[in-house]
Amino acid sequence: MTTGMPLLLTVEIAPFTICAERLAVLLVRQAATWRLPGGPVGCQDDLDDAARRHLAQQTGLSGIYLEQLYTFGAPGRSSGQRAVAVAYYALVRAGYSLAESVLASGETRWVAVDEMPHLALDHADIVALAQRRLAAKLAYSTIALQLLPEDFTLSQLQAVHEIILGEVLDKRNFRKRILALDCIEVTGEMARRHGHRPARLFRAKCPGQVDFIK
Amino acid sequence: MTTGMPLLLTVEIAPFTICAERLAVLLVRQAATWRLPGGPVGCQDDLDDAARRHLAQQTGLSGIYLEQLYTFGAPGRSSGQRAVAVAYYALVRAGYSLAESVLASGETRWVAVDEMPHLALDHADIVALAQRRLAAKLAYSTIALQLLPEDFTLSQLQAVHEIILGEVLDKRNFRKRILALDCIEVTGEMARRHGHRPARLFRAKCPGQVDFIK
DNA sequence: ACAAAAGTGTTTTTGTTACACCCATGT
DNA sequence: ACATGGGTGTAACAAAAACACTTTTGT
Repeated sequence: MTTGMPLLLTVEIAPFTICAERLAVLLVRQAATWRLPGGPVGCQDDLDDAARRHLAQQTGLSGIYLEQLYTFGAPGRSSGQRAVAVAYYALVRAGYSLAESVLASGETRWVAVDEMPHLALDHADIVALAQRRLAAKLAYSTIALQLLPEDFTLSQLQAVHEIILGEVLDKRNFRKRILALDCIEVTGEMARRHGHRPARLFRAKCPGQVDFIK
Repeated sequence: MTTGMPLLLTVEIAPFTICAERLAVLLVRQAATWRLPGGPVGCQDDLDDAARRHLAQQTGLSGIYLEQLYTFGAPGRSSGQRAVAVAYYALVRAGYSLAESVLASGETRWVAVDEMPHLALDHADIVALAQRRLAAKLAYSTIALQLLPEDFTLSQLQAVHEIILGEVLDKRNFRKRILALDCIEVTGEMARRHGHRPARLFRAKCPGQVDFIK
């Protein structure tokens, strides 16, 4: 085994949320270009910890779902020093408020995935890959619950699926399928939004946990 | 962005094959312990290229299916210098003959996954994760074809599935399902093994390519 | 009263599972 | 002739898809 080499290892995180009925990713501006939050992996950092640390420092996000995605290491991906990036994606519950201090600067903002500006390096590839992974996971896990607040309605959950999949789903079939999974339960509370019948609120039986199904 | 840091990046590859009706992984011996082939990522290497290079150098394997699996970076995973490993798995077609020079040394051998010795570092985790990924991929891709020679019988393909899944499958249902995928075709040739009716040989319509199905 | 979203079952279609016998060859 | 694996179809069942109307609230 040889000794160290001049190679930079970074983590880059694509944080997703549902915002204004669309899937959005959180970008930070650096100099003139937009990029994903992230940065170098410290010498004593676990990779996941490094990702959480940079995410918290650059965006204030913490305590959210985070999953390793893929490691990008093409020699040409960064100009200058050779950099290898361990890419992650993260899920932020709808309605999560970023700290004023973070948003006010204008250096950090949610951008709908179909309206993204040009991103630094290969960050657009990371977002595209994460989006595909997320869509695939809807079919065999309870991951969508990570994009909703603790209490939510079935219509909200259906909307999350529809937005990510980009197609409309049948309400009755959707509800039947979700309830059969036995991963959510009624709270007894009602969501009273205006102008129509109130909806029952549900919550995850195992919040914070993403289960595989079937 | 900071400059380089004393952090070692390696690739580690779990090469699988079907050997004597079992799933086996290729191990190399280093000092007193067995480990997966792999080694440091050079400064100009693409990650995939680094994996292929180490694999070729240490085992003689080349031109085989290779897929990135996961990146392992817990600070305690290596003693001494901090090392981050980009893990891969590779698939070697049954019957592939390793070069005499490689095998003769006794430093390199196929080991059934359920009879593995203690492995260096977290290499046992890599093998376990790769094995799960491989089993999962059988359900939604044509990946099993990468473990068979160019021409093969349906019984051989079924055996690959059964060995990886660890369960027996119904012959008629299996054949129906596989043929419905329309990813293999008859060659017209027959496999004449001894003592029974010859089997039709098939080959992949897109050899070397792993398609997603359904 | 009306607009707007919530809630609710049945039928049809599709895919999956279970299952047993004859065939072609080598010995 | 027998042993060995190769090859084949159908019926039962389960899962997924299609489909429309009533309910409850706010205005």
